Formats: sequence, C-alpha cells, structure tokens
Amino acid sequence: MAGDDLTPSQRAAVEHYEGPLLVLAGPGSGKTRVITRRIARLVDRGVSPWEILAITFTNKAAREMAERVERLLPGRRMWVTTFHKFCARLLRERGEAVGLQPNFSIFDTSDQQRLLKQVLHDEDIDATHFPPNKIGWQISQVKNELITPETFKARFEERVGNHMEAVVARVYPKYQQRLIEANAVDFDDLLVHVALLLQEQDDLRAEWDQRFRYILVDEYQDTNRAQYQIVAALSQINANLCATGDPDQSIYGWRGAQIENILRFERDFPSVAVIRLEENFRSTPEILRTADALIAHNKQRKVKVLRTDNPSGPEVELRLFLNGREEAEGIAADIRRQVEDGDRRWSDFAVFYRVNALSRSLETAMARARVPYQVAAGVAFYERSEVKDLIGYLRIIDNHRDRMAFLRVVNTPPRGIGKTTVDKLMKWADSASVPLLDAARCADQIPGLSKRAVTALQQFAGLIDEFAAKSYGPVAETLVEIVSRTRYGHDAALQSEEDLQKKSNVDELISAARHYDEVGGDESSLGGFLETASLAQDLDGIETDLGAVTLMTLHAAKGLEFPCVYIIGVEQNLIPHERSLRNYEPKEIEEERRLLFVGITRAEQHLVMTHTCRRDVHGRELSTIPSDFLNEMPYTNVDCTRGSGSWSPEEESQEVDMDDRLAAPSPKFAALKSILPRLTTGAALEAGTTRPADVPLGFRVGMTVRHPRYGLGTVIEMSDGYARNRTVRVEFTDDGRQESFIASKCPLQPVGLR
DNA sequence: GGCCAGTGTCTTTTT
DNA sequence: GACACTGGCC
Repeated sequence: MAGDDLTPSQRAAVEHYEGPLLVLAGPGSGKTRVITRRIARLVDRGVSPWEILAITFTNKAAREMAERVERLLPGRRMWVTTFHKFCARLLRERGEAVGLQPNFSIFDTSDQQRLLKQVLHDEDIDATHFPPNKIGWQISQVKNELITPETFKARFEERVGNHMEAVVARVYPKYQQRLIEANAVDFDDLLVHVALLLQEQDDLRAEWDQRFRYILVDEYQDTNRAQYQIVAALSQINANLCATGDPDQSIYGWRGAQIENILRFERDFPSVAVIRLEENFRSTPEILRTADALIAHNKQRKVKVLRTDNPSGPEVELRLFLNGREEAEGIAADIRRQVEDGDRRWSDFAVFYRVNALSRSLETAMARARVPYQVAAGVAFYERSEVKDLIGYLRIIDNHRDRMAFLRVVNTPPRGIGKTTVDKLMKWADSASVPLLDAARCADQIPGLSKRAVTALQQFAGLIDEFAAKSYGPVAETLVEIVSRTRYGHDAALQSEEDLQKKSNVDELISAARHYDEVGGDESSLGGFLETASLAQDLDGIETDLGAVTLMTLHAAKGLEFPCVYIIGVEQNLIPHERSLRNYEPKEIEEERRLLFVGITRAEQHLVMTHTCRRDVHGRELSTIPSDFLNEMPYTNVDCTRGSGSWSPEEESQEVDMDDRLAAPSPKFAALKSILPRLTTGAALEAGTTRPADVPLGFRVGMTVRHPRYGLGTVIEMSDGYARNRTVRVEFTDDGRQESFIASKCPLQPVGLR
C-alpha cells in the first residue's frame, strides 16, 4: 500500500505496526499524510477501522482527515474526532457514573460565568473583588490538572493559601454541584469526567482500552494533563499509541498544555519508537531560514533541523507602516494587485494577527478594496445573542434541568417574568432541590409571587412542555416551531436593521439544523445538534479554497498552510503579548516565540511581516516598539511609510477626507472611523449572500445611498455626536419615506462616486 | 416589570 | 472601544 512517494522516515512511521510510536514532525513535514497513510496501512494489515481512534485538535482537522481516510478506504467508518467530542460521546454512554444523564448540556464560558456569579452570591463573596472570570479561569486551570473539588479543598486546608485560593476552595465544590444538578458540564469537565472515570473504574477502562486498539493523537504537544491521562489510560492493554507533534509548535500552554507530555511519553512507554520528520515540503528555503533562526532562540527545546529541497523564492519581508489603517490598506492593495496581475488567486493569501481586535482594520480595508475575505474569529455565529436564545430553547427542551438555558429564555422574549420573580423562583427551587422548570410549573405553590407572575411562569413551563412533546422530529422543525411561537416570528413587519440581521441569523441557524438533520439521518437528534453547536469552533466555517483571503489569529492558523502569508503587528506588546512581558517569565516569552514560529511556517512561498509606527491600543493611538523577535531572524526591510510601499498612490489620493491622518488623531478621525457601515461577514461571503461592500469612510448630506430593503435614497440629515449615537436620516426615492439608521450598524451603501 | 441612559470595568490566545 | 451593570424613570 505504501507507495514510493515517501521519505525513509515517513515510510518508517507509516510501516510502524504495534507498540507506542512518537513522531516528532517539524512544520510541513507531511505529518497528516503520514497519519492517514498509516491508518490505511493498519487496515491493510487486518485491523478493523472501528478499532482505530484518531484524535485531532480541531473539527476542521478531523473532517479533513476523515475525508482523506475515506479516499484511501472508501466506505470504512472509524473514529476521527476531537478530544472534546470524543469525551462527550463516552459520557453520553457512561456518564451516569459521575451523575450525568445522557442528555447533559454543555455550558459555554458565559454560562459558566453566570453560574459562578450565582455561586459567589450564594456564598456571600464579593464579586468585584473576586471576578467570576478570574475564578472561572482558576477553576479551569485546576480542572486541567485533574484536581477535584475535594482534593483542592483538602490541599488548601493543609497549607493555607492566598485569598484567591480560599475563594476557589469554597466556590469550586458548589459550582461543580450546581453543574451536576443542572445535568451539565463545562468544557473542561468533558475531559475531566472521562479521565477520572478511567482512573477510578478499571473494568470500564479495560473495556474501552480493548475497544480502541490503535490510537493516534495529533498535535500532541498541545495536550494537557487530562488529555494525556485519557490516551494513556486507553493504551494499557493495547499500547499502540501513536503521538505526533512538534514541541516547537506548542502554543496552548496558557490553557494547561504541557510540553512535558512528550518527555513523559518516553518515560511512560519505554519501548516507544521515536521517528523524526525533519524534511520540509512546504516552504521556500528563505522562509525556513527565518523560522529556524527565530526558534533557535528558545532555550527549552529539542533541537531540530529544518531542511528543504524546495526551490528558492522571494525574500522574507518586513514592512513598516505609519499606523494600523495603512497597514491594513497596504496589505489589501498588495493582495488585490497580485490577483489582478494574474499571479495569484484570492485564496492564496492569509493574514494572521496576535489578537482578534486587529481583525477590524483588516476587514474594513479588505471590504473597501473589494477584496473577498473570510474571518475565523470575532463574534462567532453561535455567540450571537439571537442564536444563543434559540439554542437556549433547544437546551431546555432537551434537558429540563439546564439551569442556565432556563434563565436565558424564561423572559426572552419578555413575558413579564422579571428579576424579582426569577429570584423568588430560584430561591424556592433551590431550597426544594427542584429544577427551575419544575418550579415554574408549580409556581402557584411558591409564596410571595404575584398572580401575574404565577400565570406567566406556568405558561412558560407549558410552552416548553409543548415544544418538548414535539421535539422528536427533525431539529429544524423544532426550531421553526420555536421561532413561530416566540418573538422571532412575530414582528416580521417594519423592522430595524438590527432586526433584519437577527432574522437572517435565525434563518442561518435553521438551515444549519436542516443540514444537520440531512447529514445525520437516523442518528440525528436534538442532543447531537446541540453538541455540534456547543463544540463548534471559529475555524469551522473556513474553507481554504473558497476564493477568499483568510483572516485569523495566529493560534487558529496552526495546521494550515497558504502560499502567501502576512503576519501583522509584529510589535512589542503584541508579539510577544504584553501579558507575557508583565512578569518576567521566560517560559511565556518562549511560547510567544513559538506562536510566531507557527505563523511563519504556514507560508509556502512568500512571507510578509508588518509592523507600524503607531497603533490603536484600547481605543487610544500609541507609539509602538518593534518586536524583540525581529532582532532574531533574517528578512528584508521595506519602508511603506511614504507611499513607497507596494500599493498604488491613487489609492491614497482618493481619501480626501483623511488628509488629517498624519496629524495626531482628531475627534473627526474617531467619528469617521466609527460610523463605518457594517462590513460583510465571512459567513455571508461564504453563503454567497453578499458581495464585499464598497465601504465608504462616512456619509454626507446629499449623498445617494442604497438600502437592501428600501432601495435608493438620499441622505437628508446627520446627527451630531460620535460613535454609536450617530444616526443618518435617509429619504427614499421610491415612496418618499424617511428612515433613520444608526450609522455604524446599517447596510447603507453609497451609490455613484466613490 | 421594562426600558433607557449613564457609568464602570476590562480588554490574548480556545474547547 | 465594547460590554455589563446600575439606577432612575415610566
């Protein structure tokens, strides 16, 4: 089966049969290929596909790997999934041992924080002094170390810790108890419950160990303790664990990943075969030289050589711009020019940044330059409030005990169940140890509630019961039913722009459900859909051959590759991030260096890093300092601060309104910036529903504009004020109606002269 | 109970 | 700048 197109070390990895295997794979060394080929080879040798478990880090990687396996082994079903999904499956099967029903809910970060806030309140702990997000962070760290509430408490009592630990010791057990009462888990629990189950129940461990005889774990350097425990526990009887990874690409230390897992691997499985894949098939020698020089500055690493036979390409460049706006426009123009020259396609390009906040300027610039783009980030689809509301309904229907879902939808849309009522309800329900929905059902027994509140609560409970009774069909139907019985269906007439946007999100959710129903077939269920929704990742919607430029964080870029890569904001406090600089922690700086290394090594042919003289930080524009990392690698300097850059000069002269941009930022500048009409989203682009907008700098009275709903019109008035307050009044040609819009949020587009 | 406006707080990366 | 929360008002 193994062809002749493999290098000797690749071949060795593919041919490795039984026993533990560690593949240390440098960037672009054909790792995914090796994994898929090895799977095919195993099956070739008579291993049943269902005995193979392949675990990846992202849904996207899982999907791609499944596709590649499918190509090699048509029709064979095997487990290719992410850690979190895998654990969710196991818990649905066997979660009763930790007190979970199969229909448990998965709480996201905001559910987690709201729940923590309640616990803090119950415990009489001041939430301003101990903010829920910090507590949540602490609990997450502790969970990743597989420390249970009991252990933590015991440990804390042994040796008195600080205030924070004292609070965590009190809050963590209550929080955990609340989760179980709600038949729910948080993200960490998915891993922790499974790891502990395997630790405590040997028969179960043995059963699953036998079930998954061959386990392959990708991106092994990013596993945390819980994940390590899980794969190790499943590799006792059948120690056919194959881990692939690259310590130099470990970028998730901040969420508990331990590079040491690779060292521990060799200790725990002394018979391990170690194979290094060092030849790079992805990048030019120029790019590799830069990457190699950078990563060589890390002290804690296993030295690895990066070599390639690829032909030489253009020099790695570092471009300097005046500010973030010029940086973004320069890149947009640069990309547009290359595509227009016929050298490149849109999808050849990716732009990476350290923090999501930097995507805004890029989106603006891309839209203005009419460069099609897709973004992996920001307010992900499932984070939109209207989507979360509907998901909330589905959750409470599927799991009556889901406390956070109940609280989210009980008064959405408003049905006269306010804070006072909910507080009384919670108090009563908690003292009676009854789920909120059950309490609502018998609200008439709760003392102190007004007649109206009782009716409203009981009606709400009845509504949910009705939905639940009908929820066994396709998920999309359930959703449609919910939409039509709640606000989302009713105010279809005369809506604001925001409502229209919401409506389209609702429609998108319904089509996602429909898609799920179709693909899942008989196996689809409400719970399954919810799981998919809960474990969705920003990267999920990204298609690399979509015909669009891809924008994403450096973290999201892991595992991907693009012919041309831009990495923006290579500045001190950004890369390395200020938080890693605050306390002098070499470990953290090294992780930042690895992050940049990951970004650099995504590039196949051309790499451009950029930095600026001044940059908006938290709203204020400040002078910047070039990243320390820039002293550690070779590249060619390009100064783009005087129009000498790669974008056309006309681009600049068109921006009459911006002639003050060289001066200190003025209120006018801020205002113009903040009234930009809404940008095309990646999702919309992908769906083909919108074309990248020609986004103007601002509206002027007398300007002709087009509105997707009302057609052509003229701007007749603009309010004073900045930012959100600013509105535009438009008279529409069609019927003479006048409408006001929030300038920053409406889809008005200027017509005619640019 | 619901809505608005004003204020205060916090800003990394993700499942 | 964005968002959560509060307080005041209807």
